[in-house]
This record gives sequence, C-alpha cells and structure tokens, in this order.
Amino acid sequence: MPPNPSSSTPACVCGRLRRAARALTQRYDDLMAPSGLRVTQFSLLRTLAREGTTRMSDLAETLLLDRTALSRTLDPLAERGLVAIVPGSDGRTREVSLTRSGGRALRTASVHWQRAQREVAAQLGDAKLEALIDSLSAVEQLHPDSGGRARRHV
Amino acid sequence: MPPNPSSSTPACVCGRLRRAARALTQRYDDLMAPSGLRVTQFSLLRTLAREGTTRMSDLAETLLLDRTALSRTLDPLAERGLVAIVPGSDGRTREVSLTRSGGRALRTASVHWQRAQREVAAQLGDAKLEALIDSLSAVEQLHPDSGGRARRHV
DNA sequence: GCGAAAAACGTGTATATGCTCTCATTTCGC
DNA sequence: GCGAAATGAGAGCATATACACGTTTTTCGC
Repeated sequence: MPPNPSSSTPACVCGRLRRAARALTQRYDDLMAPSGLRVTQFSLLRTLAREGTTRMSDLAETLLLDRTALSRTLDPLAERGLVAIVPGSDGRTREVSLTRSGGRALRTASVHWQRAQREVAAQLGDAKLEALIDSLSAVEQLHPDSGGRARRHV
Repeated sequence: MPPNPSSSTPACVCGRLRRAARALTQRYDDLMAPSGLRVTQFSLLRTLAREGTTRMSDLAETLLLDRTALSRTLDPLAERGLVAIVPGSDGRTREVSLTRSGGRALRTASVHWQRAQREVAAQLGDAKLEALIDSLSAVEQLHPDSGGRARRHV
C-alpha cells in the first residue's frame, strides 16, 4: 500500500482537535502527577467548586459530557471521598458536591496545574491563546445538545 | 456546598480543549453515523491512506497516540477487514496498511465527513478555522514525545 | 559469536466516553 | 386520584486512551 500524499488532504478538524487534546492531556498529567489527580479529575473538581452543588444531569450538560460517562468519572472521586453524591429533593435526582477533602485536593493540585497553564500560555502567547479559547467556544456550539442549532429527533 | 464564582477562574485550557473535542466528536459521529465509521476510525483510515503502510509505532507517533491504544483502536478495524496488520521485515515490527475494503469504506464515508467539515468551516469562518489549526499545532508541541522540548527520564 | 542492552510489541488494568435499555420517580391530563 | 407520559438515573456493552510489566527479536560491545 503506497502512500498517497498527492491528494493534498486538508486535515480532519476533529482528528486534529482530538490529537491536540491527547497531547495536552499528556503534558498536564505529567506535570500534575505528583498531585495524585489527573487533569480530567482536577478539571471536574474545579468545575464543581465553581458551580457548587449540582444535579448530575446539569453538571453533565455544563461539561458537554454524557450523563452516564460523568457518573463513572465521578465513581473513583467519590470512592476517594473528594466528591459526595446524595439524593436531591426531587427523588429522581442525585446531587454532586465537592467535599472538604476534595477542596483540599483541589488547592494542593492547583500549584501543579498552574505550572501547566503557564507552560501553555508561554507556548502559545497571549494572542493565540485567546484565539484558541475563542475558537473552542465556537466549536462547542456544534454540539448536538448545545441549543441554538439543529436538534435531533424532534 | 455553595457556588464560588467569585474567584474569577480562568478556564483550564486542557479541560476546554477536551470539552470541545467531545462536542465536535459528537457532531461528526452524528453526521457520519450512516457511513458505519466513527470519526476516530475514519480519521485513522485517512491517515493510513496518506502515509501508506506504516509500522505500528511510527503510526502511533504520527497520531501522538499511545502505541497500545492504537493497537486496540485498530482491532475492530482489522476484524472488519478495513486494515491489515502483518509482520514487518524486522521481526519485531508489525506493519499496518489500508485494505481495498478499507479504501472503499473511506471513500464512502468521505461524503458524510465532508458535510461535517463544511459545517465546522461555516461555524468558525476561514480565519478562525485557520487560527484554530495553527493553535492546535502549537499545542501539540507540548507533547512529551514531541521532540524539541523537555524529554522525560533521560 | 555471546550475552547484555535496546527496540518493538502484547497483555492486564484503569480511566474516559457514549449508546441503548431498563427502572424509579414525578408530573399531568382527565 | 389514577394511569400515561416525561424525567432522572443506573447497568451493560463498546470504543478510546494511557501506564506498567513481560516477551520476543534485533543490535552491539567485546
């Protein structure tokens, strides 16, 4: 099977985004390893600290993350006592909150996280970084559940 | 646990990138569903078509993807006969190539993929799209195995 | 040429992510 | 108030992704 670079293929935007996400996740996880938190977990705890106690589905929506996926991502954090999951007033719901222990873990990990953030900022420069965040916001608008766009199965 | 929006938290760049990747992957997968290929699989086949027969590890490096992760991602594609994995001349290596069937699947899926690509282009506009790709390239430079930067355990 | 080091890969385990189906609870039409 | 529809969540299954460890094959110093 010979290579075929002739077709002057424009990159698959999704593939590029995923590849960059892998690369960046690796770098963050490397730098954050001493904290005992992965960047996915840190980011989740951070969102939780910002939003406060939140219903499962609402948190999933905020994260543009599948509800069931969130549930499983929370499992190891709940086992470690970093988050608490309790039934809400509406008997169907579960509410997620950051525990004291989770808050401490978050503060401890922040030191390492900031190193990673600074590294990214240094690599991109302020302008590119801002442009990136801006573009990501636009990309997220394409999410099927993001409102403002084509709804499915309506 | 009350919310704490006061800390004027700058977003975790990695978390933002991952969230956008989830959103975009969803959208691509939605549009590509009729093709029977996920965007991850499509993107992989596409890379394979561009690069030609490639050794496992080299392909992983190109994709900034863990070697073992690539191996497992290829499994279902190999089972469906879309890629072939054969021993290389160096007895330690495995070479991956696109099969005829894989080429056909790739061409068929391209129609759906292009719809997604156009949608992204329309959402971002040419300038933002180019800036995004540009920023992603810079982000990828941060990968621990990306060369040109801090090597680990040397 | 032999044995140690290096290179390439697979397997086991864990997290991350999403879909489908199913179950429990609430809401609402009547 | 009762039963159907809607809502929120869990469980099972599949892919995506990475690390640690072990195996095989090649390379290389001598």
